[in-house]
Amino acid sequence: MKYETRKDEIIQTSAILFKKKGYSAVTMRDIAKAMGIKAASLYNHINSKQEILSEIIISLAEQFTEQMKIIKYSDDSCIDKLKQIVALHVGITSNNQFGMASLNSDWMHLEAELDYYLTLRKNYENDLRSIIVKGIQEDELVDANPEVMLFSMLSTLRSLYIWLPKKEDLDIQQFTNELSLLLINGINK
Amino acid sequence: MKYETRKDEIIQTSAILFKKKGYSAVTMRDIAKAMGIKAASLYNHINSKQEILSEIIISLAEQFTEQMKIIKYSDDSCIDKLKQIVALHVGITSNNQFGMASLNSDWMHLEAELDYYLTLRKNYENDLRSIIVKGIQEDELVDANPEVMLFSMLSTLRSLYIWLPKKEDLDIQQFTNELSLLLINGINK
DNA sequence: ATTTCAAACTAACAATTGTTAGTTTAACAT
DNA sequence: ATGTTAAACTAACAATTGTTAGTTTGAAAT
Repeated sequence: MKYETRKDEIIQTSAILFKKKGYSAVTMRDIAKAMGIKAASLYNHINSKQEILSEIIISLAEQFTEQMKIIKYSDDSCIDKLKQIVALHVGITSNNQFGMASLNSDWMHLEAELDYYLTLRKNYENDLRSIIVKGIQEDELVDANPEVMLFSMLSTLRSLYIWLPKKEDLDIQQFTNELSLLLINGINK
Repeated sequence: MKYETRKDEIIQTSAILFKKKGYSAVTMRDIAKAMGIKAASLYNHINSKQEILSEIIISLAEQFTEQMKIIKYSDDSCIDKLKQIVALHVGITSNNQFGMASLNSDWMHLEAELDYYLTLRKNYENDLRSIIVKGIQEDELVDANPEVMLFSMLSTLRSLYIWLPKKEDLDIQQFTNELSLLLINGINK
């Protein structure tokens, strides 16, 4: 079976539509049509349009939070931690290309869970910042502005959902390595 | 005077709202309220909601196209061209923080001008790719996957609109240099 | 004083929105 | 056969959407 439950099917179908046009531009009738049913029938499985968005975003945000916890408490070097973070983003994104679009573009349409999401995101950024700052202190990383490093790295990782799908025939493991090397060593010869 | 024309004021006000909630979630009444007038009054100055979005996005896309033309036909080194492209993005973004949000997130809601926009974007990407490939050929850049370099660099540059506004007290010139160095040399010591 | 005109207004429209209520269908267990 | 249940349906709702038509305002030009 492709989906665990009918609700799960609704969520995944919605994520596909949300990626194309954004949460606000997708109607319940759009979602229903994509599933071959009527809009009212969706409400046998979900409570609101909002709930669909929350399920997509929060479950992904929690996956990142969970994995970050493991990485930050490991005793690997900072460079190794950063490599693991690259792998984390590539991994989650390649398995959730559509959901990641909502996470990145439609989080502001969360309502009840907006504060929770923002907290998770803030904590994640702080954890990544700490790893970078420690890397500079311990002479693993170049002594540049950590905010710029944080911004550049996160921008690339957060945009993966746009690019990974375009490179269908991609070896994920190899791509992860290439991207890690690039972020760490730059493009200069 | 802060605005050239009333139409210009509508466009810039709309861009602020579009950045917060996205094009689809902003209503003509929202825009009108932000200007202290009624929704119907907007139509004395603009023809449709669509038109507002087009004006925001297309003018920016054309600025990028125009400047890229100058850069690509110069006889600077590839590294220098890439530095100029970083400066181009930082420059346009710092002057158009709100419009850049629409360019990056709401281009799919263009209708009549969608094809034109996609052509401009494709050409821009191709120009940047050519610079990178030439840089590799001429041993200026490391011999890595040019697609990954293109993706990483563009992701960072396209996300500037999210980050620049958070660093209000930022020296633009210095930031441009830091970012160039980072993208070129990486974070490794 | 009168005319002109940009730019606001009120009122309304047809379509679309998320959602609810109540009903039907059809597969399964008793 | 009967009852149960998940999951679909039809019909409708109140609110909101972008937009239009026609009118009023008020300052500048004549």
